[in-house]
Amino acid sequence: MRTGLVAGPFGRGADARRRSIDWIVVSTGDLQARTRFEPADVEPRILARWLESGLVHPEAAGTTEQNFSIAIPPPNVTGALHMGHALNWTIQDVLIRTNRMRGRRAKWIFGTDHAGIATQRQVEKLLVTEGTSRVELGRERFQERVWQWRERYGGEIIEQGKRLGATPDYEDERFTMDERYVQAVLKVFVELYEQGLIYRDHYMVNWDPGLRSAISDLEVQEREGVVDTLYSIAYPLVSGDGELVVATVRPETMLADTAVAVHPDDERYAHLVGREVVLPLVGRRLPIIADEYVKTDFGTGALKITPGHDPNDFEIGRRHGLEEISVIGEDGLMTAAAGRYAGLKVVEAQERVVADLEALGAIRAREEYVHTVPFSQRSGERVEPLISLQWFMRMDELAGPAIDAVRDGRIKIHPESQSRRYVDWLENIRPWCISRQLWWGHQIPVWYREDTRIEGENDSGARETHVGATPPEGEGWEQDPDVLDTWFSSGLWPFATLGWPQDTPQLRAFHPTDVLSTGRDILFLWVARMVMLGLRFTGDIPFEHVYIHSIIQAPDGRRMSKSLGTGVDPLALVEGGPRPEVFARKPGEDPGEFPAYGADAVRFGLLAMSSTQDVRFSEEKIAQGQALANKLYNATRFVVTRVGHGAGSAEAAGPQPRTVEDRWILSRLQAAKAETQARLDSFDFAKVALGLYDFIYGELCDWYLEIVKPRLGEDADPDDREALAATLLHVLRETVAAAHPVIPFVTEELWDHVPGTEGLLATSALPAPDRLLVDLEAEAQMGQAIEAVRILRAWRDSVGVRPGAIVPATLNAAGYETTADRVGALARFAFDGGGGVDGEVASVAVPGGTVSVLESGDVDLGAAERRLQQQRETLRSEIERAQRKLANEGFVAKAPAAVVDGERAKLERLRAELRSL
RNA sequence: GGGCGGUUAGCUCAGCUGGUCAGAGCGCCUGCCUUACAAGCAGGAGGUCCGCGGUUCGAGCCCGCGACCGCCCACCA
Repeated sequence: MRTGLVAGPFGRGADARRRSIDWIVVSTGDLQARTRFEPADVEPRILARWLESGLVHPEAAGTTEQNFSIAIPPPNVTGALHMGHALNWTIQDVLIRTNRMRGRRAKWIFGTDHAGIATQRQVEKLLVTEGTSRVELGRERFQERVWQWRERYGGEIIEQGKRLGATPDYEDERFTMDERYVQAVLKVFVELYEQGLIYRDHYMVNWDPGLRSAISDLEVQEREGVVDTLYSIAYPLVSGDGELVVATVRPETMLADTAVAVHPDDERYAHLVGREVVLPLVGRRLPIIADEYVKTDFGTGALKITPGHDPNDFEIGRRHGLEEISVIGEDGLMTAAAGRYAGLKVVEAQERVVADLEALGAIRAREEYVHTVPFSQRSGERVEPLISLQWFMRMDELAGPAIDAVRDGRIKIHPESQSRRYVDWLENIRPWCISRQLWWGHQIPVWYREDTRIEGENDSGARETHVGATPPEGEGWEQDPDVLDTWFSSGLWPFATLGWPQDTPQLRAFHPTDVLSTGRDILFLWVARMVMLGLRFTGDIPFEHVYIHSIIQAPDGRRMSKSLGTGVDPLALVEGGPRPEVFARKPGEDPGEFPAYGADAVRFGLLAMSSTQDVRFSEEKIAQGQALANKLYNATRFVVTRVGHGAGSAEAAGPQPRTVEDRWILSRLQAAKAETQARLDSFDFAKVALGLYDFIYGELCDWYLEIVKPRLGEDADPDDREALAATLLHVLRETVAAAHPVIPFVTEELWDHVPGTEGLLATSALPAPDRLLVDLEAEAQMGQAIEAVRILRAWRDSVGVRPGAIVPATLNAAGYETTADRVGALARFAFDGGGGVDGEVASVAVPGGTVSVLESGDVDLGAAERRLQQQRETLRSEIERAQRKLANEGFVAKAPAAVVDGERAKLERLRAELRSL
């Protein structure tokens, strides 16, 4: 056993310092002992080595062009790792590892978000269990508790991320409430205020009664199919000669009505415009106004106007200079303006109002009404639109440059289709309500001399106000109690994390970042805002590529969600754990447990699942990743145990191709490396993963290693063995290295066992494709040989040849000069003597000719004959099809010459094949 | 009410600018403990590419209509 490697899960890792023959012998012994890759034994040890090596923390030097950087979407401090993180962190880690191995300083900007609302709610819940509350503690002590809470529970997601092998810069962790970060946030606020983009106003906002805070438009979720009662209510004319019937699902808001509106072209009501109605229950006289907004074909065509509690009515009210009355308060209770309903909850008020109207005989109809209703994404409560004094940010001026950056290609969004969504949203952008009535967050850097929050007032400018990062001189200043929307600070993430507004080496080395990888759901909430603020304040784009990854749904197509029971903890896949019901392999069966697939498997699986659209979770893809890790492990075992001993010179030597299969695998290796790189650069992660699988599983293991086995036998030519060892080790090293970004743990582990490697794989160079090793000739020859082996194997199977039997035959086909003996060995045919068909009992078509099977007791001649007939049948029908195609004048005349020629050549080939049978 | 995406093998998904593109993994069936791996190896079955029209010499691929699923945006009480 190697010392230093067995010190327990997080023991000190060994590295390349000792590389003796002794060591190799011992280590191959290690490999021999285990026939399976055991991630649980390996991963913690490998992880510890990475973290100790400091590879996560690149030096802040060089230029952005030389370096590579990604800013992680900062997880909430309250967060636990879910599948979305697992996928996104894997994607980012693959990019970071790849570029690190390309020799670039790879900075993965890391940290967490203070997540105002989420965190505040979490801690408030905790306080409840302690029998206290936020209000009881008061602002300052509450904030202390949140900081404590963060210290204690905040880092969980980080540890979970490590289990996946993610290598963000753990040594340079940021938090959106770090002192320096806060300074950046305040600077941005103050400057935007001074530039007139941030202002304070009484305006209609989305009020979340659960949170008791305003929320932004983006935090509102329209819920469809809500069933309400639509009441038709009669408002009598003041003159007493008639009435207007209006419809509403919110009868309680009528208390705040200040007008009734009809469409200006509505002849039914033209004579009433300018007259007045009496508001039932209240007695207020309401003008009848005309406004284009009113639909003539909905209800009665008369609309009650409640500027205080309906966004549309608010707009209409402002157009017509109507009074704005608030009958619902921020506490969710009816206000004094609601008269005798004051103090009631909204639902209670509704019941009472309806009952009172009923008593008056004012209700003309009530019907069930299904419509969409806004709910708060944050608290899940129904949004209460009301007028409130809030801080807003004008976005139009910021949006233009952000649109341009995408339109002119400085920022590229992948998949491209998402850029339209981005542009559409920005083109229709509205002011952003940035103040939140919370205690946890960046407190708004505005000071007042006296309370400006007087209901109904809209003249805060008259009061003494100071806007600045620090409080003004003098007595009696009080800071605005509100905090900023979390996304305000997140919007500065790519540069505030690097020390902006100071001109730091970090900023110079890593900003703009290269890639931003995230989910579609925060394209507006976060990505667009980073672009706007980044352009405004750094004068540069914050990132060059935006990669929008798939959302992984539960196997049944629903959203993965804890509350639905459709979620799954990625670590349960890595380490084993209970398998939720919806993940059962077969519906209805006991779901049992996930095996411990290991981090590599989970990474591979998630990448293999990912796509340009949403995908369903597939445990099979994870299992495929596990199979790959195990395969690579065993392939390494094979190579190292066969050639590791006394490999001597081979260890250091480059590839020494001696045979066609050597040239073939080297050529295929170049293709595999090149394709992997190209796919990474085009964000095609599924193909990166599956392409590596195909190369390792198929070409390397199924074919190459099987073909070369005889050359490693006891009686093999020592010279050739030596050369083969060099080639094998070379291919193995490069394969392991190329696969590292995707499956880092197993490859790092194997790197240590492969002779000729040094140091950590994670910091080694990514092998680049070598044109000199591309050999199309060898690829053609081997391609034909592989095809022939497949055909011969299938033939054996269909004619009942014993699996072990060697079939005597002659090979009458062209193109096998270099591969005949390989074909024979793999297909278990003995191609004795030369060509000819003497003694043929059956014939099998292979590319370039036929194989004549000679007499032996192993072949079921009847079956062979049937097989032959079947083959002829197939050939005849294919020939017929080709003939038909070529007989079609249109095809010959209009199709490209190459296609027609191809068809002719195909016909010739098929005919020759048929003749030979 | 607008807009976008999807529908391909039993399951999850690939199929680039229309011409060996009907594929992969898993599952299923058959046969193999072949000295790296039985979490393995070899072979096999299995598809009206959602439907109907159209364009084209040729259509999963392009166009139109329809059906179903999903997502985004939206100020009709």
